[in-house]
Amino acid sequence: MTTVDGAAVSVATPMRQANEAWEALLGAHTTLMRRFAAEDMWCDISLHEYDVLYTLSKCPKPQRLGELGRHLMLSQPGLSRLVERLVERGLLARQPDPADARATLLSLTEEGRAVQRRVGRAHASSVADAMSARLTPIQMSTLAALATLLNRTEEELS
Amino acid sequence: MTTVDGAAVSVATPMRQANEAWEALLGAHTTLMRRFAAEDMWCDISLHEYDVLYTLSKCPKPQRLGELGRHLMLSQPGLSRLVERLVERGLLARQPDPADARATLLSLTEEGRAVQRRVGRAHASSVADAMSARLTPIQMSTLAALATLLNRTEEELS
DNA sequence: CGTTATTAGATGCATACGCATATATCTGAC
DNA sequence: GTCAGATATATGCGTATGCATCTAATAACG
Repeated sequence: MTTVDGAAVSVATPMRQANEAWEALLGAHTTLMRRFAAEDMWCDISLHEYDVLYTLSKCPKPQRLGELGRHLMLSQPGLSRLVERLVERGLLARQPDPADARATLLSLTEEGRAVQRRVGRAHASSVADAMSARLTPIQMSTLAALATLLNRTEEELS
Repeated sequence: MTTVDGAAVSVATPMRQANEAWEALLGAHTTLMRRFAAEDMWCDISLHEYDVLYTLSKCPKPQRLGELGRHLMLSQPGLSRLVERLVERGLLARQPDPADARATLLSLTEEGRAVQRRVGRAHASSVADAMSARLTPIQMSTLAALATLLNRTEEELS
């Protein structure tokens, strides 16, 4: 709200628009995430753990911990321990990075890949159900395009 | 990928589109959330705590714990203890619900409201910066509309 | 080279979280 | 009314997480 000639008027300022868009996005994220988390497809895997398996499944090469972390809402120590648990469970393998002795490269084991595929199939189908019930195909591709724009880092802003 | 006359072709199936849109949305959420979380405006309040203060600040009436929880990515016991901490810190007040002795109604104290306003102002400005750098006003309103559609619960699906 | 600054990842420790369950209250059927 | 089931919130307990810090290795600079 602001005033024009002393009368209060509602104006869609850029600031207001930006915050409404962000809040709507947050709401959609929460609603759908809660729905997905409530399903019974995560056989002994937490959402964070699945995120790691999924991210690795899309990487052609073994990845560093730090690289993985860029895609997750998790602190570096948190990820370090989560990876440790997954290694102990036989879903992830560590190998030393020949190019940098500080780093360790992470990759899926066969079992890890199998778990990711099994859970991933069920999850993808659930995602498709939820999205199709709410958006048309055109709306989905528009949303994907806008979210991809939002996903740019500072440097990528042309 | 599927095959037509024996040749592999890429087809944008509804399932594929839905998952790409969801993944893009997740990515945007993570990227921006990490950016916001890294800022120095959260004087001793966690993101979850701010979520509670913000949600209550928008409610004209005191709210139940369960109602609050619907907007947060937090389990019911988690929220129960988070609220307890905020009450101890003097940011939230509990009052018995006259209509149901099981429930307690939650509202912001003056200090809670002040903290929310102070943090909220800085955060809103940061959100506006991040969004404006990535989307035009038209794109923002399109995104807001699509995210609002996604935010519908099962029953609200016309 | 040697010294300092930086980076990748791990660990100590306090705390926050989720799951299962307990407690208190309400609702409905008989 | 009373008793079974549902609902709102709280608690016990084990685990996961974040912050600060540590270690090891690389990079930068003289």
